[in-house]
This record gives sequence, structure tokens and C-alpha cells, in this order.
Amino acid sequence: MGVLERREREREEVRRKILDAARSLFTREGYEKVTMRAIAEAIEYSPTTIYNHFRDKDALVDSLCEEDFGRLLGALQKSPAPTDPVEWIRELGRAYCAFGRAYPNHYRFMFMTPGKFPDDHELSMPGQRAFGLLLDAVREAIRQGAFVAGDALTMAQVLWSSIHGVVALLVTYKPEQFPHGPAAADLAEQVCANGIRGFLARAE
Amino acid sequence: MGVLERREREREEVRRKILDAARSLFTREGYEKVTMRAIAEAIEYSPTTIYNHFRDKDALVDSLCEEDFGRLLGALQKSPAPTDPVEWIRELGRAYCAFGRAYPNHYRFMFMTPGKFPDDHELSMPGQRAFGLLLDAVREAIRQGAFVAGDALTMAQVLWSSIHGVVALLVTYKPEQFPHGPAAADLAEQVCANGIRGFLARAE
DNA sequence: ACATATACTTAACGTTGTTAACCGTGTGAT
DNA sequence: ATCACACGGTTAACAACGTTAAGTATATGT
Repeated sequence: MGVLERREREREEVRRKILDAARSLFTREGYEKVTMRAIAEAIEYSPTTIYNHFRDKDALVDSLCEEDFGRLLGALQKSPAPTDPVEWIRELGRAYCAFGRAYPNHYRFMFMTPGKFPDDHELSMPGQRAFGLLLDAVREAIRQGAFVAGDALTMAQVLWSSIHGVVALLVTYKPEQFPHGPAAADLAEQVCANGIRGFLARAE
Repeated sequence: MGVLERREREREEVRRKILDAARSLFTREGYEKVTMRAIAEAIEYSPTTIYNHFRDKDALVDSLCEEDFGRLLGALQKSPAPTDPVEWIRELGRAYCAFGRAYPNHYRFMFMTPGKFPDDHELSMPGQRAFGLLLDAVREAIRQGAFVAGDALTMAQVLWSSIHGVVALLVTYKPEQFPHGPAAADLAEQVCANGIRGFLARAE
């Protein structure tokens, strides 16, 4: 009696349509500009149908967000093998930044929108794992003596904060709008480099 | 015939009431939660009155924002005299961070909301001057040989980006929500320190 | 005393997220 | 075969939002 399975499959299919349409609109419009009605129109259903699959707009975008964390994790995992942990960190930074600039609206929602997660929940599993990559790299850099000894967790958070800062700015302003002249084309690279440099064990 | 002046004064008075009420609500609610009707109610006028003083909601919040850049500049100018430029930079970072944490919703609007400035306009005068302080400090640090030689503008932007990153995170998430355990209590301090450390000329 | 300008209000419009009520169709039981 | 029903979908409506057109009153200048 595969009728239940079929129903489940059909249901999932509509859910996917909604998510895809929402992502597509969301990618080029941003959270508040995308209306439930617009999403509904895109998939040729009535707006109410969306509420059969998602509690509300927030829940819908949360699902999107969940998937995006997975994508981010995927992007970061593509970074080359950790022969040199410092170079690994740099590559992670580059990939992270590239992700943010490729999907500014998603980045905004994932990392710049408050009240998203209930207190216990933290960033979401793939988000945690993504950060875990950086954490591993930092631990390895310390172990090899490339980084100064210190609390790896804090150091990873420092690096993440710094990179997040430049991505957040680039996602918000055009480089021409930066104070006192346009931002350097490779500002992200510089931030990344400077964050790493600060933790480098001094060669003497 | 001071009637025109009086009118102008009364007009300015209402304008101030609107701005103050808006700021008060805005401080604890954030942009989209604060409604024109709520502001109107707070000052015991009809919603329409606001439109006599501001083109629309965006213009109102822009005015608020303009004032806030002034406040930020004021806060930064309180930092001690630049005897040691590196310490000055650190103090600027602290003051900047304190401002952001004291007024998260304002910070959000000033630095995390896109489409705010027309292309030519850049950050706004006081915003420019605030960044100018950092730029001056970096220039001085380079001149004294405390920082490595390099493009001061880019270096200042790197430092600003990094600090902005941690403030943006702290303004968006509670520390408990940070990945892999709560953030170090002094994460902002650490980011600041690490940013500076990266530019320090190596002592040998 | 009258006309006018000005600050303000009332009432409405169009759009938003969301929900209540309904409808039709395919399913499972009788 | 027929019937009851669950389920996915729609229509129509709600309240709240930003915003505006039209109207009102008061105080000014003639």
C-alpha cells in the first residue's frame, strides 16, 4: 500500500517547489521584499498553500537557511587538504568570503538577522560543523607551532569575527561607499591575512 | 515680527518630539517593529503629522541615523590623547564596540542596513570623521614605526572591518548562541588586540 | 470682518502576513 | 457500489502596516 508514500512524495515535491521559488526570489530581493504572494505566484499556487507546508514566513526562511548552512559547509569542505594549516585557514577564509559575496541575501539572513535561533539551539548543525573546520585548522596550527599557544576556540572565534566583519560590510555597502575612498579590491584578503598574522608565532 | 521665528521654533519642537520618541522606541524595538502609528501615539499626535515633518519612515530613520553618527563621533573623540598611537587605536576600538553594544538597534541601522546611502554620499559627515580618527591613529602608528609600513587607508579599513565583525555578531546573537560554546567574555577585546597585533612591526 | 496659510486630523487606499471557512477529490470501509 | 471522511487546495476575509487625499480649525495679515 504505497499510497502514503506517494502522498508523502507529492507533498515533498510541493515543499521543494516552494523552497526553490523562495530561494530564487530571495536571492535577488532579500527577506522583506519577498512576499508570500509572490512566492505563491511563482509556483502557481495560492498563498495559503504555503501555510500547509510551513508554519509561517519565518519558518519557511528558516528552512532555507538550514539548507544554506549545508551549502556553506559544502563550500568550505572543498578547501584543499590541510598540509599547511595556516594556508588551510586562509583558504577557509577565502571560501567563506566567496560564499557570502555570492549569496549576500542568504548571508544576511544566516548571520545578520537576530532572533533567529531559540536560545538552546545555537547556529544549526551544519553551521556548527562549518565553524568546526576552522576550529580544527586553528588547533592544528597551534599544534604545529605555526600559531602561538592559546585557547583555540577563542582564536577561531576571533578569526571568524574578523572575516564576518568584512563580509558583512561588503554585503551591505558597495566598495565606493566606504569612508575616505573606496575599499581596496582585496580588502577581504587583507582582513584574512591580518587576522592570521596576529596569531602567527614570531619567527626569531 | 518674530512670528515666523516662533513658528519655526514650534515646528522644530514637534520635529524633536518625533525624533526623540522614535529613537526611544527604536532603541528597544528595532526598525521594522517600530510603526509610524506607535511613534504618533507616543507623542500624542496623529500618524499623519509625522509626514508633515519627514518625507517617509526612511527619511525619519535617516535623520535619527545622522544624529547617531554624531553621537558615535562624540564617543570616539572621548578617547584619550594620542600619546601612544597603538593604545589610541585600542581605545577607539573599545569605544566603538561599547557604542555598538549600548545601541544595538542603532548600530544595526547605521552599519548593517543596505541601500541607505545614495552612491555618491558615502557614510555621512560625522561617520567619515569617526573613521578619520582611526585613520589618523593608523597613520601616526606607521609614522612612529609601531606599525609596519603600508597603505594607511587599507589598514584602517582592515581594522574597522574586524571590529565591525565582532560588534555585528554581538548585536545579532547572544554569546550563548555562538558556535561551539559561548564566546569569550572579552571577544571584542581579543579581536581588537589581534587586529592590531597583525600590523605591529616585529621587534627584533 | 474676511481671506488665507498652516498645522493637524479623519478616513481611506493598497499591500502585507495570516487565518477561517469552504470545496473537491481520491481513499478505505461498509 | 456507496458513503463518510481526511486531506490538499482555494476563496475571502482580517488586522496591521506605510502612506495619502481631503477636510477642519486656528491664527495670521489685510
